Amino acid sequence: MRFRLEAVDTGSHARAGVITTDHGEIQTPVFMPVGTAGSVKSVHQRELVADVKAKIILGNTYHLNLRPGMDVIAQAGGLHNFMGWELPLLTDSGGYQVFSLAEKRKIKEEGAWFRSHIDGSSHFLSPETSIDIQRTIGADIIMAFDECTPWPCDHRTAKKSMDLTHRWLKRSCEHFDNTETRYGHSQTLFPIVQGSTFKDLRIESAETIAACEREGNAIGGLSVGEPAEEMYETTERVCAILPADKPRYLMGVGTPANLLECIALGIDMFDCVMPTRNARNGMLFTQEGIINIRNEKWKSDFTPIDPAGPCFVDAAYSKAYLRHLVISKEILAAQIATLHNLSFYVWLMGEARRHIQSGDYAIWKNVMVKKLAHRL
RNA sequence: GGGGAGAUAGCCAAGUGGCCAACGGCAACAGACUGUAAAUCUGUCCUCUUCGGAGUUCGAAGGUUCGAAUCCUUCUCUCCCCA
Repeated sequence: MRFRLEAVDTGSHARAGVITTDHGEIQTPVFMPVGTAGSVKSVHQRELVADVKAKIILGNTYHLNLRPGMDVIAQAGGLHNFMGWELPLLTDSGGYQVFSLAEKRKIKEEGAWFRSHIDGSSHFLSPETSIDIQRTIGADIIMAFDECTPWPCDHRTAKKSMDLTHRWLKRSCEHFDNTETRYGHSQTLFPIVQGSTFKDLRIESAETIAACEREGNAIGGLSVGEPAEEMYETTERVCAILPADKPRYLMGVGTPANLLECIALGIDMFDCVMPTRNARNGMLFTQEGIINIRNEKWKSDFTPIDPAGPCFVDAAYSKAYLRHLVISKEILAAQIATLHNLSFYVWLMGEARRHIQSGDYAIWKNVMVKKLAHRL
């Protein structure tokens, strides 16, 4: 993987760059749709390329390991082949499931034991097994196995968790360096900064992660319930330490406004389930604000879903029609709403990039953020 | 014409003397969702409310009872079976 920094905004830390992988180039800032189980829910791979214009998507170690299992993925020749996706892939390590499936797992020094949410069977995820699985999945960018700390959390707990993540990181790096890619294309390992919202811990963690000297770095443990201001403060603090010549990936963030704010702080990569999950629940993100398409007020609104939207669905269908589909629980509702949201997110990143290159990102961002959070 | 069953909130439907403003479900309305256990979850859902309560309900009218959606009488309507 290579990263080339192309431009830095004049009024903020926003950057425009290009990540090059064996599966293609990714212009940054980039939003990466989440495809947990080998599928960006309700969207065809062909639509992701042609309509959403996604350049990279995510898969998940925990979920793919449970189903279909690594024997199937290996037989298929990796996830790219299995799902028919030829562009770059990134896999999360299962670290987020340490957080989201907290009741179903037990953390030990060597790793985490999970009770499968599907059938209750036991599964062990460690720095080493997570790397092995991600080698088998074959993602271009793979993540270190970490403990995503819940919020709020006291300093003592956050430090203990961070220290464990750091010890796991050392093992991840060693195991990654001692193993090989399975399908001929190169893979790269990103370490993850933790430390909750504590200044000293985040600084220590960012320094630890930077010292690993990997090709890119990630910030985890945010957007887990903390106020947006704390998320921004933490991100700003960590970005100041993470090397500027490598991509910075803020994991799990966020709303369109979150993205623009964090780009201004120096973030290059994002992923979030929000555009996909919220689409399935009737929430649409647009340039003018947020629409809850289930609301009665759209019942007879025959104007386009998003007159200024970048995707064909935005002009092809009316709000009233989409509302009808959502209310009727038609599968097409999820397809249209998800296509809309993902296209909007990707488009927004493109606009951000354009404004970074022209040097007026900070000004544009301040105007956009106000509009984006508005409820229509 | 004869016999039988039934009428409960927008719909379906429990409840057969007090714990009933009335279980459930659906619909409706609103909210939540941030490295996906989520096409999910939560709340409201007779009227008014200072959210403590207050007032009117269970086809209609009368009655029994301290007390009735629940028991009795009559009426209205619906469905089924036999002619």
